[in-house]
Amino acid sequence: MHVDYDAFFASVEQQANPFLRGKAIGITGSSLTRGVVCAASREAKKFGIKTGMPLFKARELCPHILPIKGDFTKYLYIHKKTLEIFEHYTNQIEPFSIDEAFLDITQTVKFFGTAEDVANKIKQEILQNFGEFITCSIGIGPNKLLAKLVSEFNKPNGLFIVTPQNINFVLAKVKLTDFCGIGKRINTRLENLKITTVLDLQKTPIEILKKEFGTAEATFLKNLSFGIGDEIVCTIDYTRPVKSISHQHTLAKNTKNTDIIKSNLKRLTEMVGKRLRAKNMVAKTIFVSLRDAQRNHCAQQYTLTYHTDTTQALYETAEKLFNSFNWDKETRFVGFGVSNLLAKTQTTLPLLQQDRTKQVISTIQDKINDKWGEFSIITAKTLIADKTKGKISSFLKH
DNA sequence: TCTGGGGTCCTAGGACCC
DNA sequence: TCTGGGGTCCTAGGACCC
Repeated sequence: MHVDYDAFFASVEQQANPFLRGKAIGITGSSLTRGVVCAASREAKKFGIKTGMPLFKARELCPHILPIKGDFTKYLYIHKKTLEIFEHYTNQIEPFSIDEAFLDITQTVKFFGTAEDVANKIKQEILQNFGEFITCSIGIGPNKLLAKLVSEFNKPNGLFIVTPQNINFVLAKVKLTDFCGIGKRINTRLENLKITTVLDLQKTPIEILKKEFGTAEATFLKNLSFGIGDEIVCTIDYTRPVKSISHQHTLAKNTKNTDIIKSNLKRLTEMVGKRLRAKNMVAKTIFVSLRDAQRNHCAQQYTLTYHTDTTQALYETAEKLFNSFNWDKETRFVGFGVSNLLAKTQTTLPLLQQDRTKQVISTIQDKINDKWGEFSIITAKTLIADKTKGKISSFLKH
């Protein structure tokens, strides 16, 4: 079973605030000028507004759209509560994102009637817990691939069940890009091979697919065309290990000023470092990415000889990477992240006193920020000297 | 006034090791 | 006489997802 909330962020905001109900709203990130729509309400969708659409375009289509800044604490709260509801029906629950999850009900469905009964009970509990503005769509099938495929069928508040009787009808009806795993690029490559439908894909000899995509992807595509997919659903106890932590920011205005770029970089390292320490993890690989005014992307990574979790060490490496770019373009976007992560218990304490001091400083900084709010205390590097006015302005302005 | 922010996985090629 | 075969780790880039 695949459960997928309808227009999740927008629905939550409308449920929480009666003023927004019946109105065309678009949930955005931090920027109200350069952002994109993360979720559009039903009323906004009527104007053709889609997820991922730049805000300026959404305004062209729907001039009265209300941009609302997303509030992730609300969404996370609903997410966690939803997982508790799912646990009434199975312990094999795999969250796929903040508003989606797979449930394996193979063993437990008999306690509740049919699969359809389980779906309706879940919808009922969601209604009772969160209210009528938050609805979900559910797809049911023999594997995750098909369940996810058909949860889209009758949105909003939909339900569709794949059976041996209707599977061929389903496969004949859908587009290749409807499948999770076939994006724009792969679709174009398939089109070049004259494969435009699922039936085309079924008929294509695997050798031709292997030549274009390699063995692994060819097998995935071939299986997919017959509705064969991955059946494993993780149990709720098993949380997938985190592989990387990153933050990125699109500047309010493009800039060539390296002080501004570096202070943003510094802020991102503080955010990543804080999450790293909260998870009790240490990182070995550090990466920095930049985007210029034309949105050309440029990224580099560096692997240390040791693991670390201090903001200082992260920033020192980030700055070295940045300097090695020899970057002098108009900058639109700055990103920073870490990978190659390890639980702290698996590493030894730093040998050098100066490194232990850095750890202590980072820990104290976290405690102060937890108590008094994010960025209550920051290092001076995060500040930008505003030379024209003789004042200090923080990165927050940028 | 002109496209966000958070992730995952895969691959090719190079460096290095025994 | 003159350089194989198996492996790991790293980087950059590409593709996908929500």
